[in-house]
Amino acid sequence: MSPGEDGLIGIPFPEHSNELLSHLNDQRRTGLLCDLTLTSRGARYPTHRSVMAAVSLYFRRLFGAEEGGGEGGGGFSVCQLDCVAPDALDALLEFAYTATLTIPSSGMRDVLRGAQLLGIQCVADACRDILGETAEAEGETAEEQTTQHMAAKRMVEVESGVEKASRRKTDRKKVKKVGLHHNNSLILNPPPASPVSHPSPASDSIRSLPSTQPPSPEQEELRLKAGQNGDPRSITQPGRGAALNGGLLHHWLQEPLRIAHPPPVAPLNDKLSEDDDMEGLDDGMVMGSTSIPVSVAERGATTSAVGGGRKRKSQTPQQCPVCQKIIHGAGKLPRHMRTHTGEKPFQCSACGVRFTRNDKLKIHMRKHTGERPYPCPHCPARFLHSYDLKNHLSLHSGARPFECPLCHKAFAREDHLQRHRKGHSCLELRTRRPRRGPELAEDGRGDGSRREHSNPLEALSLQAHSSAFLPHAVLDGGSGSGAGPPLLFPGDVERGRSLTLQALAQLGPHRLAGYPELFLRGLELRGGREAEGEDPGGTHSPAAQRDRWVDDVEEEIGDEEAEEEE
DNA sequence: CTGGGGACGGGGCCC
DNA sequence: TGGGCCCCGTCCCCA
Repeated sequence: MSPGEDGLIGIPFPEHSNELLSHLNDQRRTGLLCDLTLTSRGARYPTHRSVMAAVSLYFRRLFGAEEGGGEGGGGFSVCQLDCVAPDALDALLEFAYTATLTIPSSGMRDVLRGAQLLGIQCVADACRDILGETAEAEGETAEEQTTQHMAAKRMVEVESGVEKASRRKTDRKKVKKVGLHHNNSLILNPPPASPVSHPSPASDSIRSLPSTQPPSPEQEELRLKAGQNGDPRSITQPGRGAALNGGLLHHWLQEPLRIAHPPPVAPLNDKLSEDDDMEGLDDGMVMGSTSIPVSVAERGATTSAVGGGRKRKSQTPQQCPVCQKIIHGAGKLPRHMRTHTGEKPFQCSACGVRFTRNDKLKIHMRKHTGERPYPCPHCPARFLHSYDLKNHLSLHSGARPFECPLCHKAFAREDHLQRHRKGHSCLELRTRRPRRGPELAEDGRGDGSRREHSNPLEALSLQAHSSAFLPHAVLDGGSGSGAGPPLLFPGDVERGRSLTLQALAQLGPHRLAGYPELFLRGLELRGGREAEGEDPGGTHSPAAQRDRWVDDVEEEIGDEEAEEEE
């Protein structure tokens, strides 16, 4: 390390990427951890969504919009790619996992088409270069070649910048040299600076981030122009069998919002249709999952681009090329990237502790300077952070706005409530009633007067917990009416609820332990960050959430108890 | 298990 | 667009 770099050590592991790829390829061959199956005309290719998203612009877009894509609940999906020939798809997959493209020269055209359709730019470039020498022999017109080449070249220049484009030029020359026919097959090593290359965790990669991001609105405009100036179908191969299916994929290249996905996914499709009316969906590409193929950032970007002449929006939201997360705020992406690279450029001169952010270092320095800028007005306590003071003030006020919906224990801090809920203590017995509504708390029936259960107390507990975990749609049949539900839940609406309650009761409390988060999310009782914007300090406040929940549960229990007394 | 302090990462606002 | 500053939510650790 150089003395001027503050002791920052960077230890390269040049073999890491190769080993990583090798292991992934092993996993693919054995089907291990494969969460995506590509099919082409009957052939099936198990693969990994993350790899495909990393290598293919198409899949990047297809999966990019999934909120928290990683937690997609093991969203196993099948992607039918009949528009890509099986051999070509196999070759492209091999390339994705080995960085080497091995194809018979006779299949070059199919691979080129596949690479174009799936947005694997470097492979398309390489194939085009090879075919460029034999294009006329293949029957492709010079005009088509020019159109493709120019469009691709512009995309390359926009995506990777002039520097990368020039690097690719030199690499293309290498490809031409390497691209010798061996036993009627070709082995291509694509240029390392291609958009497919994974970002290295070096700071340089941060500066070159745009190259790994989905196309910007300008790029979309270029694509649109490329389609408008010439025949949009010019990229396709007229007369070829795959042209029909490929047509919509090219459509995707030009108008990303129209990526085919299953029509029944109503809410998000509706959202899409607001932006861009959905046209006929492609039969050649069917996703088995409910993936929405346009990321948030892209949606904003594309709408501005597709709008045609509309001034493009600020590009403040940026997508992290590593975790695909959308980072809001100008200049925040480099800060976020340090969470991936582990880079901690800000070092405390007093104790040597390093931080990823300057503002954190400044706060840390207060420990050394003794500065505690947040004094408590009620006691001599002083704090390093404003939020520490805020927490502390709740002690003085005695406010415990965060109440457990199950055992009604109240906490001063939300994280303590969450910690409490993650434990199982509140799932044992419901011994407390809500703090609100003393008449209910003292109703004397909480001691287990359920006659129809062998273990009445447990049954009551389960009822309460089950009610707490049930979404509104099940609880009130979607009607939201306060009509007192009869004990045995007669009627169609109540039948589903009864069955659900029975099922939950059979699960037992311990089996329910993992569900509160899920169902409470369904109840929208948890005021997440996403709710803040819509409802600042309003009905999503902890107190409001608690009250709403209490209303729900009390209504449930009250109704049932009233029926019981009859 | 709970209370409290501290660290960390993200977003908003401003320059 | 980048960076500073601040606030917030969340997580971890310790008593």
